[in-house]
Amino acid sequence: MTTIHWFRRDLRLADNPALNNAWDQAQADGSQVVGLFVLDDRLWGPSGSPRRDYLLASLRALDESMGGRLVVRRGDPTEVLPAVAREVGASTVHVAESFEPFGRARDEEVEAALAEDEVELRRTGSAYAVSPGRVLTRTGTPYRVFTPFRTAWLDHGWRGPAQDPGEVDWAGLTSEDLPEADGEPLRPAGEEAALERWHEFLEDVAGYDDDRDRPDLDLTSRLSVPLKWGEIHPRTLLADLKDLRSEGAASFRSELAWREFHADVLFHSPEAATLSIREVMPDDAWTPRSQADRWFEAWTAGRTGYPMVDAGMRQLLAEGWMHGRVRMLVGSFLVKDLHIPWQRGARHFMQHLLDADRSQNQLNWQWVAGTGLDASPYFRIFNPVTQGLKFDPDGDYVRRWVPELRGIPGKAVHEPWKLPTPPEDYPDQLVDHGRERKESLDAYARFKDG
DNA sequence: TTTTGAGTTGTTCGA
DNA sequence: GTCGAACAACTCAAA
Repeated sequence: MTTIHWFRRDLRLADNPALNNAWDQAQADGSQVVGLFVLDDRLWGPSGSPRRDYLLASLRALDESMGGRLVVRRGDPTEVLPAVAREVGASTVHVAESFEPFGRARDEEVEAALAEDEVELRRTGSAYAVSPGRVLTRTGTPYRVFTPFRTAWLDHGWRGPAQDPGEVDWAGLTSEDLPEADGEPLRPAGEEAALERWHEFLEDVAGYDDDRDRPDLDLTSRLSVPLKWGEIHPRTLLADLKDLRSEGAASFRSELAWREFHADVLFHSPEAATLSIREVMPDDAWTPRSQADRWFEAWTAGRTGYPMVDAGMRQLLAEGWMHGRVRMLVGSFLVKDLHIPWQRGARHFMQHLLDADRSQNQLNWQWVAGTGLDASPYFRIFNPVTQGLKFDPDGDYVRRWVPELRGIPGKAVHEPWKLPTPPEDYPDQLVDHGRERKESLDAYARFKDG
C-alpha cells in the first residue's frame, strides 16, 4: 500500500528516519512513497518574503533530488492530508514530530482528521538529536539551567545518522505549481548546499571558539538556516564532530546543545513564546506608545545613531540573517536602552530572519531581556560602543552595512559623533546610552523593592 | 531534608 | 593602562 511522507521542516532525504520508515513500509508492500509538502496559508502569509523565497528554493532543490516527484498541495493540512490519503489509498502518514506549540496543535488536528478514515499519523524522530521532553533531572523534572542540561544531554546520547534511503520509488501524483518567488533566495538553499556548507565549516571548526564572536570576520557556521528547515539534521553534525577534540568543536557542540535546550524549555512551557517567564520590570518602565513607535521604527531601519546596532539591523534586512553577537547587542539595545518589550523585537526578527525558529528566537530574546529562567542577569547591559570596539576592532563590519560611515577609517567609525565633522546623512544618537542604562537599572531596583 | 556549589555571552568604578 | 570587585540575591541540581 502506498505510504505518505509529509515533509515539513525536514526538507532532506538523508538522515531522515521518518522517510526511511515510509520507504520501508512501501517496499514491504511493493508500493511507492508520496512525498508531500503542504503550503499552509497560516504559515505562508506571515512568514515574509525573504523566508518564502528561501523555502521555495529549498522545495525546488528537494523536488529535483526526487526526480521531480515532490507533491505540493495548497490548503489546510487537516483537509489536504485526508484527501491525499484517500486519493492513493494510504493507511499511514509518516512525519518527523513537531514540538512547538503551533506544530503540535496542528498535528493533533491532522491526526484526528486522518483517524476518521482509519489512517495513522506516525511520528518518527524530530529536528533534534534528543527530542524535547527526553532529558530530565533525577527527580524527573525538566532542566531550567543550561549547564546541567547539557551534561545530561551528553549523557543521554543519541543515535547515529539514519541509513541512506537509497533510491526511493516516489509516487507520481498531481502537484500544484510552486508559487512564483519574489526574488532569488538570500542564501543557497537545499540539502546539498547545507552539506557543502557543513563540510566547508568543518575545516575551520577548530578556530570557532576564538573567532565566532567577530561579525567582521564572520566565521560562524551559517547553519542556522539549514537547521531551521531541516535541510540538515543535528545528528549528522554531531556524528562528524564526535572524534574532534578541539575547543572549537566543543563550543560548536555546545551551541547545538543550546538549540536543544531552548526547544526543550518551550516544549515544557509553551506560554514562553509570548509571555516573560519571569517579569523583571515594573509596568511603568516601558516607553509610552507614541514615542516607542518612533524609536522602534528607527531601530528596525538601522537608524539609531549607534553604528554597531545599525549595522546589525541593516544586515538583517539585507541578508535575512544577523551575526549572533550582534543579535544580542541589538536586543539589549531595544529592551534596555529603548525600554521596548522583547516581544516586539522578537516579532520583527521572526518576520525577517531566514532562520526564524519560534523556540530559538523567543528564548534567546528572553535571555537578553533577562526574563528567562536561566537568563542574563538584569545588570548585564550591552554598551553599543564597547561591543563595537571589542568585536569589530577595525570597524569593517560597520562600514560594510552603513554606507554613510564608509569615509571614516578604523575604529573611529564606532563613535562618529566625536569627529570634528560627523557625516551629515547619519542620524544623531536616538538616546543617551549611559542615561538609559541607569534608567533600566533603576526600574529593575524599583520592581525588586516594590 | 539539608547542604553545597554553581550559574553563556557585560560594564563600570575605583584602586 | 590594568585589574578586581560590585552589581544581588536567588534558584537550581546533585550529593
